[in-house]
Amino acid sequence: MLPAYGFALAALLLGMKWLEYRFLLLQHSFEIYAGLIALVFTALGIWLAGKLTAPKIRTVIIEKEIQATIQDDFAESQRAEEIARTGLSKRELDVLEQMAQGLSNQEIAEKLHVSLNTIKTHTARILEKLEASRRTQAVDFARKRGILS
Amino acid sequence: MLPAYGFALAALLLGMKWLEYRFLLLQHSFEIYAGLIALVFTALGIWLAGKLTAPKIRTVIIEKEIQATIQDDFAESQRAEEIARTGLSKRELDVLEQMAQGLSNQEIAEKLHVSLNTIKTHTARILEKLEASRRTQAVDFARKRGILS
DNA sequence: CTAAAAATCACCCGAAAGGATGACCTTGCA
DNA sequence: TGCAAGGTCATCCTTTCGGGTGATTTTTAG
Repeated sequence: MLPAYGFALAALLLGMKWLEYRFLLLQHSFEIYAGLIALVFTALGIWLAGKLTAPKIRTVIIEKEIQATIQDDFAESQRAEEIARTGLSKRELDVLEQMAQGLSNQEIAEKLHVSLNTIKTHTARILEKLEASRRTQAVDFARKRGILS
Repeated sequence: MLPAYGFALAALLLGMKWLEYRFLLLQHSFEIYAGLIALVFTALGIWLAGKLTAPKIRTVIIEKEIQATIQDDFAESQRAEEIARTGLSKRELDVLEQMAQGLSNQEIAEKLHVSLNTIKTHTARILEKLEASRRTQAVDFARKRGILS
């Protein structure tokens, strides 16, 4: 930009010299030329300013809420592993889920269309496999292991 | 700003008239004055540009991933309200928490240093207030209402 | 200070849950 | 083909829970 400025100045002087011989510079008053120069260089200054000034950088931080699906996916993959570790069968998992919903053995039996005794044996195995001695404890253990919700 | 520019021009002319009579304007070459004017008005242009042109703003957007704790805070504030809605007392909440951990009434009694009968009356009221008929159901309801973990 | 609410404990009874064991049937896999 | 695993059902017995009721002592709030 500094070369550009020097170039503009040189162009001014050359232009004036040219005008001097072509249009009889002295015929016009000095004020007119001064005004022209002022105008041109004001414009040059404005243009220079645009080139010189560094752009102001406004940093906008947008807080983007991300879904915590990583955790879910992790749990999702870990769930099968945990279930395998406990050795719970599909049916036992069904019963465990109903158990976690607060249903009684009788209600679970009706919901799954089997007898109460069947559910009792399932719950017995669930307690055994989860090493719990009460259904509330079994549900709690299952939750802590990520098997339930 | 336009008035300012006009004013600057007027000041220039006045200044030149003043110089003309004070320092024998014609003694100096026209080029020197032209250069001076160019310099001054370039500065003026730069200054004007700062005033006239809209500030250059480069907006940098940084997406910041934040934890979705809003839900948690919401639940945190809603918890007290939910507890108030159920009408559970502090002691009943204590018992409910132990219940959710899978402890038996006997174990809770020992942990809280009270008799088994006391815990039984507490659990009876908990079931009543949560409109549950089994402790597993009470725990489930409490969870779904955000009262527990 | 006093009434209401909370916390404590007790007893009884029936229902639900848990422990142990045995049996039968289907299914999948070696 | 045969057997292990899962699912089903049953019986007996013990423990735990839940419902109902009553009572005494703190604690709290008006």
